[in-house]
Parts: sequence; C-alpha cells; structure tokens
Amino acid sequence: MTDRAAPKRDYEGELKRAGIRLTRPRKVIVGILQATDDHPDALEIFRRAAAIDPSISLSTVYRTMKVLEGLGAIHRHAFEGGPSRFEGAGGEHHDHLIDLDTGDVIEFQSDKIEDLQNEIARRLGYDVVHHRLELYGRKRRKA
Amino acid sequence: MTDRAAPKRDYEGELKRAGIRLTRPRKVIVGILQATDDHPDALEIFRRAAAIDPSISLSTVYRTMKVLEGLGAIHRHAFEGGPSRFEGAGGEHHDHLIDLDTGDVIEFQSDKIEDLQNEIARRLGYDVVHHRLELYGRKRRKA
DNA sequence: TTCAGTGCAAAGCGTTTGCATTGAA
DNA sequence: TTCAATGCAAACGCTTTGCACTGAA
Repeated sequence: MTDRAAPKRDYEGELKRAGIRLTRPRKVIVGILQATDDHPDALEIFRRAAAIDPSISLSTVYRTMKVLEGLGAIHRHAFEGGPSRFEGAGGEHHDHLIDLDTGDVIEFQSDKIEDLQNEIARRLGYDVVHHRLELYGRKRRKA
Repeated sequence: MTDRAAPKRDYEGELKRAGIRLTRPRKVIVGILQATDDHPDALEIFRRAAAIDPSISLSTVYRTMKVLEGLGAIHRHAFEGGPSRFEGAGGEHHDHLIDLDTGDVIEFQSDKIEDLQNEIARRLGYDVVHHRLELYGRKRRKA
C-alpha cells in the first residue's frame, strides 16, 4: 500500500495521434487537467476553463471529457452522490479513500487487495474486467 | 469468501416500531422486497407494485425506499451507469460482483479484504465509515 | 379527528444531444 | 475548402418536491 505522486500526461500529443483536432477549447481543458492533482468535476473544469476563455461551454467540457475517456487518457469516477469526477490516467492503478467531511480524495494502492479480488472472482467463475473500491472515512483523531 | 442465501426481513414490523404508518402502498412495496432475492431499481419495484395495485405512484416507491434506507432496512447501490438498485439489509455485510453481460449481481464476502481496507485507512490516518467494492466481470469460459 | 402519507405534475440535477455556425486541417 | 467541433438551448434519465387530497391511527 502506497501513497503516490501524480504523473504528467501529454494530452495534446494523444489527441493529435488519435487524429482528433486540437481546438482552442480542448487546449484550455487539457491544460487544466495537466495543472491539477485533484479530482475535479465537469463544472469545476468548466469554471477553470471559463476563467481562461469565457467562450468555452459546459457542453464542450463534457464532450472533451468523453473523448479523453475514450482514449484512456483520463478516468471518470462516480463517487457517492455527487457528479462524475475526473483524473489523469497516468501512473499505476489505484483506489480511493474519500474524506466524508471535506470531500478530499486520497489515492492508495494495494496489491494484496487486487490479488484477493481476482481470486474471489475466479472462484465465482468470473474474470474481473475492472473494479471499484472506495473507502469513505473520517480523519482519525489522536486519542 | 462465501456465497450467501438471502435472509428475510420483517419490514412491516420495523416500520411499525419506528412509528411509521403502514399504508397500503407501503404494504405492497415491502411485500415485493420480501419476495425478491435480486437487486431491483425503483422503476422495477414500481412495475411490480403497479401490477398488484395500479394506483401506486413512482414517487411513493422512491419515498418508501428512502424511509426504509433511513431505518437501515435496505441498502441502496449505485452500480455503474444505471439507477440505484435496492436490496434488503438482512444478513452479513457483503460486496458485489456485477456480470457485465447480463447485469446479474453476485454477492460475496471477504474478511481478508475488509481487514486490509481498515488497515490501509488506518495508515492514512482515517477510520472507515463505509465502503464500496464492486467487481465488474465476465463469466470465465472453460479453457 | 388529525396529520402523515399519497398521487400528480412540475422541478431538480447532472449530462447528453440537435442544430446552425465556426474554425482547424 | 471541408467536415469535425463548437455554443446554445432543449431534452434526457433519474430522482425529489410542492401541493391539495386521503386514509391510517
């Protein structure tokens, strides 16, 4: 189990390589993704984008996230209740611990849990395609 | 790790004990919950209820699910994409394996994974309030 | 008798989409 | 020059809510 640092992604290169036009809105949006280590939702990305270029629309944010998701460049997370939140797909796989009081998202990774998941699925006659593991918790206070 | 059989719940008794009126729509709805072992969504519960009493409204289904959830009598699951699905809260805690091809939900339980989750959270300075573990997979074909 | 619970229709929220226009290639 | 991508507004799917009525206690 380890905490991780966020790696950077070459979103523009990935879009180009996929034959997808590098428009002004998309440049702004991927710039925002590169500049963040958190897990913003579409509206938050839209706000940050609008601060740079007020002509960008929320639809375009949604459409761009869909494109990037299709390329595997970002991951979409649907945490409890709220809207989808996005994060760059760089780095190793990890799961999330969500702070119930602040909404903060902490990433962690556990090979042991992954192994156990695969073992359980196998026993049930399945192959795991993907999974979702989210811990919802509160900061432990010193005794 | 074990597969489980679904236990039965005394929803009517729980509502009564909580001082909540046992109306006709609610009787129909909890009857449906008692009669099923699957994980129906609100619309599906509504359809089954309407077959028994066509005057029941979808709003009442939602409101009743909210009440039962508040009592801890049912659990609400938000699996990928789709609407919330409900299940009786009887029996031990378990997690879910969702068949990507059929939508079937298979329940499983792993103390080892639970322990690991708590250990990870503790290391990160958190107490786990609850968690969500979902495996999405496909039936393994015999080699 | 009373007020919690209901059905209905309308609104809410996050997200997607149809369409005429624009701008990257 | 062309057609993918855009902004806008309207629609979507799921869920909640305001309201006047109803029926469980």
